Amino acid sequence: MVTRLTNFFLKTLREDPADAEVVSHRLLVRAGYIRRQAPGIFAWLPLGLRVKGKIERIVHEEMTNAGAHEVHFPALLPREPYEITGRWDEYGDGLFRLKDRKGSDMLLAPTHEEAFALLVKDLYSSYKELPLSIYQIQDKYRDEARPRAGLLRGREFTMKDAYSFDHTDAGLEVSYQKQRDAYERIFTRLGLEYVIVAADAGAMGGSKSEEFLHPTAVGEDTFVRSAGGYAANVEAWTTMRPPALPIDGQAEPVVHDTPDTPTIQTLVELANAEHPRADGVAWTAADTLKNVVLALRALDGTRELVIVGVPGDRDVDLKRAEVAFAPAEIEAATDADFARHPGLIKGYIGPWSEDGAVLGEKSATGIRYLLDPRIVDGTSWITGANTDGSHVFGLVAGRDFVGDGIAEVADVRAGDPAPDGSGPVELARGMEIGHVFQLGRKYAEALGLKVLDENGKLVTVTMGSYGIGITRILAIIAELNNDENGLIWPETVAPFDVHVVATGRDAAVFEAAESVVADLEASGFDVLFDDRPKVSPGVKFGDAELLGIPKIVIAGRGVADGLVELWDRRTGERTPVPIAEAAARLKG
RNA sequence: CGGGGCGUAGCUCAGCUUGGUAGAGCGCCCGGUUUGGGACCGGGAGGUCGCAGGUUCGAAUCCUGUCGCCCCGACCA
Repeated sequence: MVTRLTNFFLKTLREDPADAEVVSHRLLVRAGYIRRQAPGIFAWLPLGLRVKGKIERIVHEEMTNAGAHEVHFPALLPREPYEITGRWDEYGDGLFRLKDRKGSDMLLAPTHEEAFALLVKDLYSSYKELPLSIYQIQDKYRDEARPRAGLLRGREFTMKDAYSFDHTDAGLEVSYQKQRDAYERIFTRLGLEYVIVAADAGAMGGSKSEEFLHPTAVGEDTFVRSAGGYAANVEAWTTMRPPALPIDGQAEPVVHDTPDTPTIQTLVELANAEHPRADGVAWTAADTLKNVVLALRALDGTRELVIVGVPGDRDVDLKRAEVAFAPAEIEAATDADFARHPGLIKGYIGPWSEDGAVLGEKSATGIRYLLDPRIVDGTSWITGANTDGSHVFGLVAGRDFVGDGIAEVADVRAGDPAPDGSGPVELARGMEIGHVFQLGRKYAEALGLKVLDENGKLVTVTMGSYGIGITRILAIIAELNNDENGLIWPETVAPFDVHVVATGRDAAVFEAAESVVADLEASGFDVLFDDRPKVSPGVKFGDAELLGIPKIVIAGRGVADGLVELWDRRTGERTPVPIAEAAARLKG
């Protein structure tokens, strides 16, 4: 195929668009691939569609390899299925909702678990028809609070979403693995570095989930990995729980006056100055127990206080707390909350007092009290004594206080031991490019998706769901492949195979270019031909660099000697070759 | 939702402090010259200065309100 620039819908911009900050956004707009319509919503121009199509083709091929069948659902769906699974409410403001003319509630789907489950329920009723994997490539809608960075976080975006259906857990495991393998092939073919990390299943529910993260400083996710191969999103991190220590023989707790110690730092300084440890080792923040008050807002709007105890050298990570308490939302405790609980003395909160337990569902305050996994029985702490200006030393877990449960909310640090024993972890940033979930029976149960098994018994189907952000991937590839002059696409996704530029006004140059174009077409190349007359060479070279097609052929002043130039966009190298050999040389 | 910045021609921006007939470059149209790094000459089209109210003889400019956009943070299967 040959596309001539004199007859193509393309307009490049001389200057950077004022509303684009990140490089992929800037270049995709400037080079005429996309146009903004509203925050986080973009129109696709011919060049952009071509690249998107190339990525989609790779995804289609690997989905077919994985045995998945393509379908296509509407983005516009009725409320009811989402009402049944609870997501109409759970999604909150993130869901685009609308009404039809009769006043019925509709939504623009943020993802399609419900629709796929209902389709299979409609058509299938026997285990013999399973396993089944079906997928679509389709636009998703999420009303992000703050869309940003062009295509990287949009409100409309293209996603490949696949769903697997099995009647046994072992079957789900196999279906999951097939998709996971397909993802590895897709990202490898696209030349995208990725790390597979254990993830939190979040609002999707389900038992197991892994994210494919592309490691990049601009990523929105923080993940950890150990040299021994452990990798996890910090939200899915589980803290290694040390063994309990003996309680017998530990000294009784002692209350000390500790005025003016509102922070852990000041507390540790005072403790070392006035109450040094018996063994002479200095107190550190890790010897203190910090009790943090959180307010949980449930979906139905009710508000509950909960207090989490974490070692004083750690902070509560709000993202981890959101996961730990999902679907409730975390809010800061207000002065009004403290006013309602006069037993809580800001800065001196602790689980224990001489009059009995202060924190916990069975305590004086009745406030739920959860402990960091490191606070095992037998560990000894310095913590608030629930009176202004005093702390208690030597408070032993399991003897002097207990929690109502465990809370995985403390921050994760570089150097923390991986939970699988594979050594200390390092922290890194990544951008989510794929996510695979073992949903289990949550959706099938809610929607009544059952089949008859070998014994003629109705069993609930178990599902998996698997997503890849097509448009986000396109943006990341653009982000990774550019220089100061424009885009540089990898050959696998470039909008055209070869960009032929005819410079000058000499008819012979255009004839030579035409002949190269014809040769390229005959060799099976998809060619973009800059045949614009009366456009200066500088403009054409500039546009060629901006568009980023990796192989460029220049027909210009060399034509008089029977030569054209092969220009490698990535290396900048230009090689003169005889006109008749150009196509063959590019064919390799 | 908090913090910051910005709304003037299709695009990128100046003008606003100190109120007095709306500007530049690029792009676009017509004619001509030019053609290996975003050429040049001449002529031309194009703007309710985001919107509303106020102050004033007079508002792009000052005041109030409002809407929108971008960035940082919070949030984000």
